Amino acid sequence: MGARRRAKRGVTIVDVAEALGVAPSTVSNALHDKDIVAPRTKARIMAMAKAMNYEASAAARALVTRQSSSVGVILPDFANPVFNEIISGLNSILVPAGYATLVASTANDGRTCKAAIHAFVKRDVDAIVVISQCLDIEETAQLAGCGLPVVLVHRTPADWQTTHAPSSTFDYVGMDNTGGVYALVRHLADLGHRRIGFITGPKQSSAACERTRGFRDGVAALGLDAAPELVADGSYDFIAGMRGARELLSLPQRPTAVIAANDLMAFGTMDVAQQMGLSVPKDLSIVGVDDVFFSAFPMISLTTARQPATEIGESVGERLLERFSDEALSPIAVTLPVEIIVRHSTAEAPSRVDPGSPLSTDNLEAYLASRWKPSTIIVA
Amino acid sequence: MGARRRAKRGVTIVDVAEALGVAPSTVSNALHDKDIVAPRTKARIMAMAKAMNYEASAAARALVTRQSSSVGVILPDFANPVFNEIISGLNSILVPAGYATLVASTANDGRTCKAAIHAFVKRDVDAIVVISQCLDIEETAQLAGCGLPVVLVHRTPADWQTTHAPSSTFDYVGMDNTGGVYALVRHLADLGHRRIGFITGPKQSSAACERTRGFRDGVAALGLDAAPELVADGSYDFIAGMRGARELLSLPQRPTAVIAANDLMAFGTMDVAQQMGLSVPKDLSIVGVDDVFFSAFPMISLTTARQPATEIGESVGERLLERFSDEALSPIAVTLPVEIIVRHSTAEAPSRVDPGSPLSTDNLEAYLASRWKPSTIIVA
DNA sequence: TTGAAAGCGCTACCAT
DNA sequence: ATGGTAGCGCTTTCAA
Repeated sequence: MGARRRAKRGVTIVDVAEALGVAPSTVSNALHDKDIVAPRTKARIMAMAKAMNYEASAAARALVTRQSSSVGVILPDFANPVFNEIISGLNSILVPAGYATLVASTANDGRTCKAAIHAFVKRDVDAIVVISQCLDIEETAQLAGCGLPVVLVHRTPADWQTTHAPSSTFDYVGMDNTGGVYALVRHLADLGHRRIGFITGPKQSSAACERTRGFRDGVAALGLDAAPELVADGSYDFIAGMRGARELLSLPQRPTAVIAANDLMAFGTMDVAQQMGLSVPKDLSIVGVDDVFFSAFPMISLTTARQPATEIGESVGERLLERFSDEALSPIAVTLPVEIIVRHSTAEAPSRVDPGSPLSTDNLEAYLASRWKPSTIIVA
Repeated sequence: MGARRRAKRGVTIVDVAEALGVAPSTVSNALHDKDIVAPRTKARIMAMAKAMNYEASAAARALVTRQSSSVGVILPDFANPVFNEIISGLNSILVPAGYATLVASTANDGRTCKAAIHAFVKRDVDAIVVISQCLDIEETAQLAGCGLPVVLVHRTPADWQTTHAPSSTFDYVGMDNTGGVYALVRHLADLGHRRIGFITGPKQSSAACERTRGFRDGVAALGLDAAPELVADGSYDFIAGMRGARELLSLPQRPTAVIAANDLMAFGTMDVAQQMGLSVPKDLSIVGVDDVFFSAFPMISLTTARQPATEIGESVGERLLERFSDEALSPIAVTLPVEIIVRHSTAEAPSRVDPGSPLSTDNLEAYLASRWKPSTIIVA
């Protein structure tokens, strides 16, 4: 029960007009740099506006134009640092153009996702950017129904999955997952590896499927060992990496290299290798995809295919700006190239394959409990 | 140029009113759950609004109320994952209350910061949250001048630095930096460490200063070795951690434990220890502050004082909601407790102090170049 | 080239 | 308890 009202009477366009004895519409036109305003008048108006410290009210403008100069970004969660990079790239384009970014997390939950879309539409965002591992049919329909420009990041719409061609009304920006992993396979093949293991990402993710395809394509094209047991199912997190690595490295004839569909799983693989007494990269080469911050750390020094996150954000921003100036544009798909960053987790294939010591703990959960969990928490 | 206009004629409050034969103001009142509306009328209106799929226009409401139901968050940069956690916590409170979050990064630049504040004010944000290592006088004044509620995170206003008491008009939410590091010192002292090194954060950061104070207080209170050479200057990044660690571990009588003012520097310390052939935690105990995601990784397993990032965000959100319902509230300072997460980077002090092998490279830059940089970049 | 006026959709005030 | 109505600050016809 308090004083809610905000005084904050700002300088309005009418104030500027009166100060100059001109009409508000003329001021509006001048501010928008319309050519119909006489250069002299325009100059006077601009000067006065600056002098009076005039700030256009975003709300008033939005009310009449039905455009809020803002875009909504939907993230699956706030935990993954890569999303920051994407937003950073996006903002670097959008902010100078006068747009603001609204963010919401779906917390990987469909209901929350729909609520977020709702909230954005209500706020008249000019576009919605969805960075998501998965987007179900219903959510897609809702997005399509709101009639706003939509850009999908890292996620091809469901109807592309088979045709691999844009048939939806959404723009798409992503990275060359297939080509990136393919290049990783070639890098390892060049080092003499013939038997390479792969840990996949979650199957619902189109990007993860592309990465798996890159692996299969590479193995086939380069004539490497294509035994089915060399592909282990994963899900993009550290523990899945450990599980996959245990599976792969316990094989009777273990691979000399492992490609994880993302860096986090590569870290899990490193941990398992260490537990088995396998030296990386001497005994085992390990690579990932994404190039998260920690991959560059000397203790890790992971060879990986870099996700061009900032560039993805920039690309989304640029596409949006294009779309804002011409709504009739037909949807496009942008696939950004990836680079292979070679660090110290890859080396020539060993001449003799050391099987490594069998894992001390058979029970992964118990193992994790001892390795992962803190032993104590002290409340300061 | 292209077709800019958006059709999207939505259902308005007047539409709902006409459909029911009531006045728009009554609909408005009903929607706001005002008590003056008769329960039956209210029910009819709610039902019709839902049936017609009515969505209030945020812009129109903002125009008349001068409140946008949105808050602006200013981050120093998008790189640090901890900010995501804070925003996540903030959103978890604000979004259910009908608020949206606008984010902007200052890219650690004063001009950009001011521009961001500007853009937020123009958009009639209801409050500004500043998460920043440093905020100069000018920026502070600008913030104060815009007459909006401001919450400072992790940064006490300049005028608190000496008095250590809230005299500014800003709310503050942070963590118990001093107490956290103090607890870390005690943890190490309990393990028998008497000679502990400390790598500081940047001096402009009030939080970093508090961490240093926690170290000095702990050392003094527990009667540990307070030699001045045990404190090395750092700046919160990995390389600063390496520099500080080289300094500390090259001391004629090296410390048996190192506290880094944040986890990143602790990682740098780990790397240097490894290079010197020092085993962690057998020969050297290492601790950090923050508990970033990677600190929990088995390969790292860093003992650290956890930054309660999510809780900080929630606390900011709750404070904001309080302030929105009562503007007259006097500013408060919230200091959240920290927990010490004990992992595997700390152990009992060694009975005999192994000096470790001297560092192979005297030139830090060359050393970093070999350790940090990728050897090759392949364009896929 | 400039001005006058009509709203955008909502809330808030005052009258009923 | 409900209805009428006047704006919020801007853009956008249309007239001058």
